[in-house]
Amino acid sequence: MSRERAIEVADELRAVITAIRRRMQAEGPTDAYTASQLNVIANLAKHGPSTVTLLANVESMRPQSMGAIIATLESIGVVTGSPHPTDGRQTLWTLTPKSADEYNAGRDARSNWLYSAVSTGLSSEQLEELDRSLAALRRMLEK
Amino acid sequence: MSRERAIEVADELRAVITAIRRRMQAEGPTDAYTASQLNVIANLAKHGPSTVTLLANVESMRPQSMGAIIATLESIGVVTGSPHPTDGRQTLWTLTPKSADEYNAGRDARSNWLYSAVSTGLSSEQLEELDRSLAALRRMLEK
DNA sequence: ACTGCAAAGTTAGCCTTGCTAATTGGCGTA
DNA sequence: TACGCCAATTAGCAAGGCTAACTTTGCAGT
Repeated sequence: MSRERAIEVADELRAVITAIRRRMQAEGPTDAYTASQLNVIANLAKHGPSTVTLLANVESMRPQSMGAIIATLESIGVVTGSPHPTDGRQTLWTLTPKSADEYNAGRDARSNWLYSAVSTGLSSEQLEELDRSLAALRRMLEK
Repeated sequence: MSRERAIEVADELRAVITAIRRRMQAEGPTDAYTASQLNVIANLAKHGPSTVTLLANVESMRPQSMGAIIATLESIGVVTGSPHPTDGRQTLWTLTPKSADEYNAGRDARSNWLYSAVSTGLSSEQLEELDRSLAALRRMLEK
């Protein structure tokens, strides 16, 4: 395969990523949650109760940074923490019932820019193709 | 098409984007240029001399922010500015010959994390599929 | 020619996000 | 029981991009 081609696509990937990121940031204030908050919510919904440190590892982020995100989510009633049954150092965080319901119902979808852009801007075929590319990128990240 | 499916893919898109972004940031110091700087360099290489305001528009960014990026690139000798021949308000920025050569030779590819990840982590088919998805995302951004 | 407004760019100050360093308190093993 | 490890928190910092306000230049209407 052509190295030139890889450079071209990487250029475009970088440009699109930065553009989407800035757009998410710009639309942020009107959205219910920030990107990082949504990542945490999705993680808790998919994998159940987690500690701050575990969430930080999943997101390739420092525990201190994740701690700040969790603190914000707690203050607005999205997550609650309970002490680990046997290990007093740990706190296990879960979505509140209300937030879990909202997530499962996809209720925040309408208030989040990326969700509505994806659902109204991409065809069914484009959606599946994007999903395959994302899977490839994820594997790329793991190396 | 399923709205649920769109939500799933958007979730994954957001997660992958934030992961790549953090990774680029983390690898940044060892890279030659930041993501924003590379975006500007690619733009100048593809579309020729531009003003700060034009570059800012292309990148969906404020002129003040782009001004700072250009100032940095000028200080390290990557771009040079010259007055617009007829409009005294504008300054036209171009890549220095050395930088243009480097860009065309893809010489910075080896020193940039994203380039090397893409070229070694994706197959030729995955590369083309990704390129199609990026085109779809770009159209999505323009709405 | 003169007045007045638009457009390019700059300076100053702020906010957000994630980082490192250092501390506290619980855990577990020699 | 003492010592080192691990979860979490607090404090301070840097990068990136934002708004607000100002200067200079160009242009259009009278």
